[in-house]
Amino acid sequence: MGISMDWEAGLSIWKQIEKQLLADIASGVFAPGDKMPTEMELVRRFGVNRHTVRRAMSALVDANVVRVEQGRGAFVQEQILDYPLGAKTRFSQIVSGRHRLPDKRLISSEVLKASATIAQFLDVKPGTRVVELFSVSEADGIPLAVATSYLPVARFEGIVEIFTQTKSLTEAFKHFGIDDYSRKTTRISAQLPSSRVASLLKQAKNRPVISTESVDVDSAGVPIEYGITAFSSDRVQLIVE
Amino acid sequence: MGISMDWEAGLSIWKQIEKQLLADIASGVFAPGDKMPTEMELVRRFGVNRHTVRRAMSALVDANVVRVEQGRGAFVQEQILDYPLGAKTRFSQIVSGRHRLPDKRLISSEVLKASATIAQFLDVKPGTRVVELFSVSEADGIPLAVATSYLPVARFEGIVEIFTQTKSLTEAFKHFGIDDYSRKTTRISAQLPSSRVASLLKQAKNRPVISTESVDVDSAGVPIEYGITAFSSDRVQLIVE
DNA sequence: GTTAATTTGTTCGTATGTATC
DNA sequence: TGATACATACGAACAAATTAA
Repeated sequence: MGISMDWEAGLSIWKQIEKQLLADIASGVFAPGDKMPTEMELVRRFGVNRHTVRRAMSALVDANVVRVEQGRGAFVQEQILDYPLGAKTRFSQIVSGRHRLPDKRLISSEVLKASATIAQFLDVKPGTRVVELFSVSEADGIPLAVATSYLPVARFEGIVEIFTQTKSLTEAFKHFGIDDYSRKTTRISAQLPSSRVASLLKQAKNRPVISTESVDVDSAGVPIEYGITAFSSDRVQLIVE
Repeated sequence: MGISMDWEAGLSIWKQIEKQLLADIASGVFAPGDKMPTEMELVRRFGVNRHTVRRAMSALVDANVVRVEQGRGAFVQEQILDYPLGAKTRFSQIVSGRHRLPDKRLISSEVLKASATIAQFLDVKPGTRVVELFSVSEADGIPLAVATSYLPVARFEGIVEIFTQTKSLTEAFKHFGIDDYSRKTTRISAQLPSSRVASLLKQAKNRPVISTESVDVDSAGVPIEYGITAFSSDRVQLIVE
């Protein structure tokens, strides 16, 4: 077994293996997010020592082509989306600007009374009725983020239906006469996802998410949305200019 | 055992326990970062059912006073430092502005040849000699971040000694005639720390870090530093305005 | 919840070829 | 030619993390 390679002269074995694996990834044999063969499987396939395989994999990790997780395996690194954090950045614009198909699916919605935190960010009295929107944002069907948004019901009566149709908060806001709004502040932290979030993001529970807390305001500076978003750290990178 | 509480009338038991634990934390019996007693220990101490203890702990988690990690225990939440990401934000200013004592310790330094990535960000030719500074940033002796910085040797000959003395890159830059510099871009992601980074941050390996990649430029727009920083996600939150 | 199996990470040691001084 | 350093390649054992039974 494993006598399939013609060892070229002048190129070290591990570089030839790296080249072959890179070709497999480029040709789609291993797709983004897929699990690569285990080290032992590659050892058998190429008929070399485990160290030699590891050397090749290490090069692929450095090149950011694969990602290795101890005890789980190696995975083809997903294409990372650069997500600029600006006052006017819109999810759909960013994704379609990268020639990928954006989608935002509403998972659940609920009307509840604002907690102290929510009330503070929305600048309303605690107990005020707010609508909670729980949604998943995807690009080409791959989940990038899950978001929990809170909006004051008084101002946005019926927004759930409009959001479900338009699949965009930006579009939904237009129905309420808000043609322009902007991001006020964004707080960024890192967390391990809950089971629910990990499942919705289709990612392992022990892969971290980038968690943001943000407030959007209308042109008059009045808060219209407070949201908590969990971005898959394997698929999204936030950019601050 | 566990008959030490006088159960006040009119206040539910879990609220009394919450109050007591809060007092313990406020008085320093449990310091920030400390491990709280296990649920079973608290059950014995208060002589109540485990659910009652969990109800109290749950309230403390909601109040962001403690943080529970499955399989590890509950920990007193560290005070989270808001770290604004701006063009001119300086670590020492931010920390001292919060009335905490900043410190930046150099762990190691090395002169090496720029990889393709480093060369690209510093806008130099690959192979150019750069100095790598590996440091830990602390506030009141608590590590907040570990940073790896790359600077072109040609322009900053002898910066290691100056940095060791001043414990600040901002100060060190002044010795090279750079009184003003600014952050060009910051890329933000989340990762699990390496063993080394986790150890330097004095945090568990399975707690994520906020990882940033940034380039600083002088007033003429020439890159002077490329850095990768890992912030403890339990102690730091990045803010974008 | 515990145990066992799987998989990657680390560290020894050995040997070989190549480039440099 | 010899000495030395360095990268490559193989082997074995154990540690650490994850997954599955």
